[in-house]
Amino acid sequence: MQQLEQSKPHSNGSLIPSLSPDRRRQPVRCMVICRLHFRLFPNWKGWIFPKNFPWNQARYPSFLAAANSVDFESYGFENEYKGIDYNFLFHSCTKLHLAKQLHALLVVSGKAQSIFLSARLVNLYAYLGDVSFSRRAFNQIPTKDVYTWNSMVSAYVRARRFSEAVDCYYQFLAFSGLQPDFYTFPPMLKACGNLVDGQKIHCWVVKMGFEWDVFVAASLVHMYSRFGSVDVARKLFNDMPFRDMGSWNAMISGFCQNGNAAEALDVLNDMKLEGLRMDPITVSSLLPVCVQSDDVISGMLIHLYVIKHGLESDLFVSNALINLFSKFGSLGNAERVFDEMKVRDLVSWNSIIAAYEQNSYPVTALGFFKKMQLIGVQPDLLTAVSLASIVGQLSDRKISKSVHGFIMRRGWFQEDVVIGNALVDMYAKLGAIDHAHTVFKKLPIKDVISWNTLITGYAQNGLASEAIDVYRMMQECNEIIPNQGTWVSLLPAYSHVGALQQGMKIHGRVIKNSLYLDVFVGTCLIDMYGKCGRLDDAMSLFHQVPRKSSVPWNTIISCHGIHGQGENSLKLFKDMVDEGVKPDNVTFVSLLSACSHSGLVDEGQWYFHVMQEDYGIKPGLKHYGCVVDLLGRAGYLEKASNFIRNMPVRPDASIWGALLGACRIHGKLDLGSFASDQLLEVDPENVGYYVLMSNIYANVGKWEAVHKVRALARERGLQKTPGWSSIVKGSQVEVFYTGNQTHPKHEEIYKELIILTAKIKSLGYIPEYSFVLQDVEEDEKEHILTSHSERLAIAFGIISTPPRSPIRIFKNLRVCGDCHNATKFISKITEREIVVRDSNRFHHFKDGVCSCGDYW
DNA sequence: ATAGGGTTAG
Repeated sequence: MQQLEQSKPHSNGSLIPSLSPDRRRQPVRCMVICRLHFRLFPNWKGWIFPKNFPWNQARYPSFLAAANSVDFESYGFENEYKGIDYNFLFHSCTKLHLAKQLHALLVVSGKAQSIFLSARLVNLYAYLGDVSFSRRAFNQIPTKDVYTWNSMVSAYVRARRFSEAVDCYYQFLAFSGLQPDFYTFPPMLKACGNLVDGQKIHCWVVKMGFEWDVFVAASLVHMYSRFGSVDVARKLFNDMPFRDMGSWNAMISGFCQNGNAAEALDVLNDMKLEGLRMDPITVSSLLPVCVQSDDVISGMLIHLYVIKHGLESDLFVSNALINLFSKFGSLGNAERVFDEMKVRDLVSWNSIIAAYEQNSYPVTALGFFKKMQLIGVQPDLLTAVSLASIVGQLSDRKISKSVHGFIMRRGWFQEDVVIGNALVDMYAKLGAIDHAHTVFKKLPIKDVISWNTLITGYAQNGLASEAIDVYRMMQECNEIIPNQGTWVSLLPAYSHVGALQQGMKIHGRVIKNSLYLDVFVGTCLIDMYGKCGRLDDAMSLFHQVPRKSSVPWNTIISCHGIHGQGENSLKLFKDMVDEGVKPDNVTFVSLLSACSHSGLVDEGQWYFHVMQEDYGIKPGLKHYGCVVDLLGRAGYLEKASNFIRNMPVRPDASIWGALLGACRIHGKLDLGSFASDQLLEVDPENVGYYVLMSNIYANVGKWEAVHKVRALARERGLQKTPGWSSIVKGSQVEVFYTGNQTHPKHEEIYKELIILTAKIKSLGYIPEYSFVLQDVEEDEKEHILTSHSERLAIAFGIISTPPRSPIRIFKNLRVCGDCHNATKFISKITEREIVVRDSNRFHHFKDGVCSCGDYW
């Protein structure tokens, strides 16, 4: 402006050459407003707005009215106008509402149409983070020059709204009749989303001869390295006539964003050879790569470098460090960096909140959120994502509603899928799976992750078949390509219902895209094969997947456990230690439960000590539960109850449940009723415990007590889970409910059962009536036993599959003792292998014996 | 007055 004023003094002495004479009178209004301000704020000296000018106290409507009523002519406005320092005005606007007031000022004074000032408004709004206002200001400009267009394009780029930036660029080319200059291209190169578009822009750049401008060249190099064109990037970089830190950083950060750590380090090395040192920008590009590639050592080295060169004061570096420490789980360091920051922005707050949230400290995370609000930092979408996850972890339904409302009010739900997915996840974690489904249905766009989240939600709430239904719906809508996450959420559901065929289909599918070598998918497949009775397949798959982490080991140990092969579990654990894989707390849950399934009492107790002494793992409730189960099942009930008494943590329902289960097996009435008393306090809603207790009473014929327990359950509105068994025939799953006679083949099944019972009785089978939990006559008792769902399913298997072929049964509850005994005999006379998977473990019946050795 | 290279996500 200075130049313009000097070069083109207007004929009438005015310094605003581009405005019409009529417009020239407008500055007066501005002055009048300044005067009015002066009246309100007498300490204010002069026309220049001071830095701490109380803009927010200025009420524009009233000022406008006042300004319009003033006789402009009475002011010597031409002279006064000279005194206004617009630069200072623009620089003083550090908050959005100030910018809006300046905008109003400019409109009032007719300056909003000035080609200089209006474009500055576009930039100001962009700088303050409100592109929509930039656009509005932009639209109000009647004649636009290159600078105007450049400002608008870069405003979009700054806001990361790349597609709108590109659109704006093409509007510029099509309608403005102007040529882009070398300010236009760097933002465009940042905005382009793929290599082809980038190359197109490169062509333009060459055509216009801007190729070797430092900024343009750096942008080109960055674009190529970002899209992985290593050679082109390197060639351009080598041909550059002049290189500064920006050029090096462009190259390095491009490779970093591409995830190409090796190339990035290579360039970094070259840079060091030229005697250049990393600056804050280099550091903050490199740190995320350390996080991605799990490279703790490089991360720490960079941290040392940062300390040594005093780069910690840089906002971006500090933020990146918080994320680094958070991902490596060292929250103390993360918080230290956060504390020492002199300036914190939204990213800092989001990072520290996410750090605590992702390391499962929801309470601390929430504390930081509250502190942030107290200071007055406005949360954004990413804050809300963390917040939703925090609420999910806290399982606090009350807060969940307010978080949901908070997100809806700000319109973020419509704006981004991520936030919607976070809400679905939140409700699923709270166990409110219906809410999760409702939110899912309302999502404006559904991506893979939306579907994955819902599938996981159903699966983790124990609704496996619903999870599978969701997957089916996902396939039907055809637009979504399943990914690794889909398999990881779906396969556990298949494991749960024992859907081996479908699971194998997925296995085939993941082999095609090599995902079966992925640790997580591989582990889910191992688990699926193990839980579907294919222990050998699970084992051979285990030998193929990478075994550096504990995850696949934990799974294969647990698989052997549920198959009653505790010795193999112990052996696998030794292998794991020999291969240098560090066991974690999950490993010991698998190992201890394997010991308990196989009656390895001494070994189990030994490893419970090893876990604490050698590996320094503090036992959790799950470990204590395993030990109680281990001792109780083996009949050491006194020892088990002493163990509970000496526990340093308060026993929860699972602990007492394990004790009660053991009492059921060994018929311990007194201890059982003690355990159930505890349970009715801790978890009165769980039917299972009422059933167990009534079973104990029924077993010893205390029918009165049985009725009492049942009445209590009824009073509390609880219903016994109906027992069912299923068998897979072809692709069809046949389900049988205990005592249900509605199956189309019921007549045949029942006939077969009568014959079978007669045959096995001749082999020495004696019905064990203590498993009949009703007070009825003897012959009725036999009928009840033979109509147990597992027996219906076995009989169905015998009549509908070829002789001597194996039969696989799935039962939702634990298999009954009499059925277990009968199945042994059935396997002998039919010469079939019968595999029963119940809610607890596998039973392999062959030749009249069971793999569990009657211990379960 | 406008331009390059940097941090946070389900």
